[in-house]
Amino acid sequence: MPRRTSDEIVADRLHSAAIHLLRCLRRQDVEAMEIGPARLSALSVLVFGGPCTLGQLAAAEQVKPPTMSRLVGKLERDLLATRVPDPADRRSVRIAATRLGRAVLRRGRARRIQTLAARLAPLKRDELDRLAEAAELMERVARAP
Amino acid sequence: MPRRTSDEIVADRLHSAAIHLLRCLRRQDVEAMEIGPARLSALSVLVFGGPCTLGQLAAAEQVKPPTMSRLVGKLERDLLATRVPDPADRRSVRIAATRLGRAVLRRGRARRIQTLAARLAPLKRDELDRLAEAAELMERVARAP
DNA sequence: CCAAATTAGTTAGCCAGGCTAACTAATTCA
DNA sequence: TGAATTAGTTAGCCTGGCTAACTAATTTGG
Repeated sequence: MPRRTSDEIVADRLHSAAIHLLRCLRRQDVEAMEIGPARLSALSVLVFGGPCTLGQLAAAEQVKPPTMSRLVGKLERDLLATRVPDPADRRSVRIAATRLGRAVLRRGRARRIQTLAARLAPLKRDELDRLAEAAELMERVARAP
Repeated sequence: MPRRTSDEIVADRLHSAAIHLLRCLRRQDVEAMEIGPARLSALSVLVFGGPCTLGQLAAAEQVKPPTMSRLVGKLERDLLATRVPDPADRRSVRIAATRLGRAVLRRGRARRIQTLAARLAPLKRDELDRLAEAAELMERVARAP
């Protein structure tokens, strides 16, 4: 049982860093207030992964169905996504991004780049690479069984 | 201006990874529901940094004073921290962790380790190191001007 | 073949944790 | 000393998590 202390330290720092990074990003990102982070993330799943059912979307975003139902409700209200009952299994709902949704996602990404560019720019090339690798690791850790 | 595309890709992945990691951690961490993440984080500033004013605490946690005021209110209600008006400048309030607060923080950390250990354990040593470095970078990026 | 069990989504209601605007009280400064 | 500033609080709003309980559709088994 080596590494117990390292695991603890890394866990703590990573947790803290993630909190602070997201707080900082959200402040600036949502400042331009077109769409909140949860909706932005769900929308990007729809845009890059294509249409899917509500359940699949909830699973992809790792939230419970009621939460996703409400998020999709707001996307729909803002004309960023559509709900279409699945003709094959009429319990299901197919959810798809609208043209506007794709446009808003593009704008959101563009804006996020602007605000993040200034922050990532001072990093050295290899630091940036490390962050990219770390992102992949974090995703893996988050999605582990 | 090279690297524009890299910055964008890294920003996006990092954002997404941070969201998913925190969601996963919070689910398991708050499951044992002793204290929420924002309060845990503020409490740890008090424990490791010592007592400070509300304003300083808000700045350290990168939130606005009203937000911190409410968080401290809950910490106080749960007997995890105390508010003591500063005798020197009676507009200010000194906030300190209680003995119970320190104990709860220890328990919270211990629990987080348990749940995270299983997730970090499969990582190779150098992957863990990379995460540690990345955490530091993220903190720097989050706190940049 | 129909009744029971299962599955997909929704609704209602709770909570945490962000924010701004507007206020009080204390201090500083002209 | 009176005005401006500063620290914190209060009120009210929003997003985004959850569970419990419901409806409607489908599957399953007697």
